Amino acid sequence: MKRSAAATKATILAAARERFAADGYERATIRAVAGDAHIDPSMVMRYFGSKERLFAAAAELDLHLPDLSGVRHRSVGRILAVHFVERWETDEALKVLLRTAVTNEAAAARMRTIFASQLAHAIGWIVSDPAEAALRAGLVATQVLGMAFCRYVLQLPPVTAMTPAEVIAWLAPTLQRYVTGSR
Amino acid sequence: MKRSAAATKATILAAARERFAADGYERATIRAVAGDAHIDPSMVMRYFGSKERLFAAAAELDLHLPDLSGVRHRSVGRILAVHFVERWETDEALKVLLRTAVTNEAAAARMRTIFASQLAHAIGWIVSDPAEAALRAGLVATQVLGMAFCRYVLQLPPVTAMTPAEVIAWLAPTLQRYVTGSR
DNA sequence: GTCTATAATTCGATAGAC
DNA sequence: GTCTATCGAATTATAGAC
Repeated sequence: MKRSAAATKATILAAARERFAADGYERATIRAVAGDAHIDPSMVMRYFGSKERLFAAAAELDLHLPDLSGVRHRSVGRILAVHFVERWETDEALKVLLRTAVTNEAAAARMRTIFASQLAHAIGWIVSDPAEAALRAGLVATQVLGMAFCRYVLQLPPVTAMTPAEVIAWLAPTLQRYVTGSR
Repeated sequence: MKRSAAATKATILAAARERFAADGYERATIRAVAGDAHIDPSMVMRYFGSKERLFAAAAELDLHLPDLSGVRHRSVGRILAVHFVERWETDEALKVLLRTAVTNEAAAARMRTIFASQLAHAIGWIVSDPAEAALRAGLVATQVLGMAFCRYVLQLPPVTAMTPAEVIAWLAPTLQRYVTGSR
């Protein structure tokens, strides 16, 4: 059966995202990805060239952070909490990066860039000093990534049992303090 | 050159801890561990039987949480922050588990047990209801593990630049609220 | 576009000499 | 206790027929 190149590529990419998110870089084999996509392993190589480039394509990511200019400073914590919980629940690429950043340097580098630039830039609307904004962004990252780690990777029972609304309620004050609290 | 069995075993174990902590379970090969320890790969097998059992030995862990009975409730956040920062800086096994829990189910299971039982038990002195204590322990885990992840694994520049004292100062209020704050 | 076959590595594990 | 040699399995990657 013949299919279009674009459709095949998209199918492979979707399967790769799930595999990388579920198993991490090392355990996610090209054979497994191909199996999930009901496609021959050699097709993966044909379209992406190497496992490394397949991963790069699967881990493409933009945080799509909301515009924080103009929002009330005291609302920032909740806005960020709502945004991140929503992102984590829907975006597979975020989980891919979280899993793979542990063993794959390219993934770690990308995650550093994302949180250092995108998040610090967004917070820059609230905190004017760049160095200070970078620090605040780093603190936000520790809580946001820690929640994601415990909820999606480690799957700690008390944490997975929480509803998205509960997660937001607990996280919002923490993020608020990290962005606007005194040091 | 001949050495004692105990010394050889200890040398291998030290090398294994570093390798597992640096590379995670899959990428840390027995050959690499042996190389670090300046020892033949077959010796690793001789002493530990398999890679899985070598890992189990390297990831042995006890949080050694302080006794929280009798402490002032409002001091709990700082006590926990001080304790964890100290642990992270010295205990290699913690980093081993953090790195490997992502791809190795045995490591993830052990980490779940540690945080669910040891941490929830310690918090039980502050929060009487067991289910409530488990939830609070889970929240503490999200922040503590998130900080460790950003500082030691991801190595986010603004986070690694913080001194231990600064980390404690930022974490203490968060942990305090997670343990004793209203929901 | 799809598949078969296979090359080239790498790794965990075993056997056995010394 | 230490090492050499090697097996067997799994994986990435390539060559090429159809």
